[in-house]
Amino acid sequence: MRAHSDAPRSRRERPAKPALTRAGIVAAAVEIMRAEGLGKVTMRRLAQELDTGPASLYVYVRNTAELHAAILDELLGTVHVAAADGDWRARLESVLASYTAVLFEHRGLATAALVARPSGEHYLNLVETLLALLDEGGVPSRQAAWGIDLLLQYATATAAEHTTRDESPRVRAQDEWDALSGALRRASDQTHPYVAGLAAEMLSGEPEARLSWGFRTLINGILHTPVPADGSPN
Amino acid sequence: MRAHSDAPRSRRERPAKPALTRAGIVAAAVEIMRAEGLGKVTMRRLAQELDTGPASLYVYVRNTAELHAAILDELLGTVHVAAADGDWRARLESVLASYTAVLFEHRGLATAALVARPSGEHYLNLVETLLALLDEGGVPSRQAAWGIDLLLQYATATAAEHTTRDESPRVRAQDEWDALSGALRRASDQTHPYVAGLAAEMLSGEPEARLSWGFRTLINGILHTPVPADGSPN
DNA sequence: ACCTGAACACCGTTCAAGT
DNA sequence: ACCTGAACACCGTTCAAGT
Repeated sequence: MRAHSDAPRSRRERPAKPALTRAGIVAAAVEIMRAEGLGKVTMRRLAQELDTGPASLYVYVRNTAELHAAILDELLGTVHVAAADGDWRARLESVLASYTAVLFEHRGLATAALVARPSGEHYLNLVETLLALLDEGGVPSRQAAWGIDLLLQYATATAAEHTTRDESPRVRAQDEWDALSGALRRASDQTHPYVAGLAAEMLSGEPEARLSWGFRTLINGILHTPVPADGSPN
Repeated sequence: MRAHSDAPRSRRERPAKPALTRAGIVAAAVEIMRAEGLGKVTMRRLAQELDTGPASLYVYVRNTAELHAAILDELLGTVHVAAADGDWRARLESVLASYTAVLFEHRGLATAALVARPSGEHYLNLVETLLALLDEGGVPSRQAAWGIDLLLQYATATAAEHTTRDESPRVRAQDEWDALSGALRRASDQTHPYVAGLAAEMLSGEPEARLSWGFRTLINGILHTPVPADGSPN
């Protein structure tokens, strides 16, 4: 409850329509996303929230893709970049897990992140942290430079995988998993001996265990795989 | 030009409207996708192509997501699963490259593939091949079972990354790359020393070289990272 | 059972016209 | 320069009614 304000009394008490700014637009977009999911963050809905028409937004935002990228940049600010303690591997895993958690929380944004990669300050901080940790672990710098992409892409794709299109809740995710698990289990050991033999293994493991194994696998791979000599910048 | 046909003359010469079937619907969807991109494969457009109303499609297809998954199953049939020669690593890479190429060719389908994972016969064949190759390389079976996901997800995500939303051509992809590369190059070596120092390395390498390095990195990681003991099936 | 017209409830984006 | 009403050209999905 606002006590009083210096705003001219000639205005009505309800908050005056604020001037449009890029920051204000992105902030409103984040708010809608938190409240109702990314699927509701449309130009029209956003314009309505800002008490204007959709056309007005195009002064500040090139298109919907750019809007989604801006939302993501904003969210990356909440990634826990200063991981607690433990050796470099543990801290690296922890930062990556935090990044993954942010994307999991806002399902749908991960899919956007794969296509429209962020490039803001928060993203830079994240990359800086990851490079520092890899250096601490003695990972050769060129492998670290290429490896960053692999690690972030894995986290992003994993979050995206668990995103059932926009909202449609548990149902479809379950459907698809059943379809896959059914197909694997039904595989004939005549035509698909490996699949038949390993179906249970392929479907085993808690998501957290698999995510963690994935990170460790990538880190080991990065550690053991030299980047080819060439590498001309492009 | 058809010479003559056994069709009753009472019908007009133009092909009689064929009965709707799931297979026919999927086939028409694939055709539209090949000709105009996945973005044009909409229920309404598809119905128009089949000379009916969109509501009719819902008798055979639950929703748009299921339609996209069906298209993908179809396409997976063109993956070169029987790789030429070379050691198991080379053949493994070649199968994965073929899978990636299919998704690259039909940009946008990769994004769909991350969310709606395929589970058809073609997918099973691909998984069988990959498991056989990993076994040939002496990869412990549990690591292979979990590793498959990593390899296919990497290929899928990489294709998805290069997919600029639907169609909007080179322009935006270039935009985003410039944004990222600009941000990396502009990074201050005071606040982001690692990023500043490694910007060139991070942006280096041809896409093919990076894809190949990614596959090798994953394979090495899978080879070196044991799956935790537990692994209860769920 | 299968099919469909019509409607409901939306979209992104552009552009000429206003201030 | 910034903002906007209105339009253009679409969407997915449902449902009552027909055959």
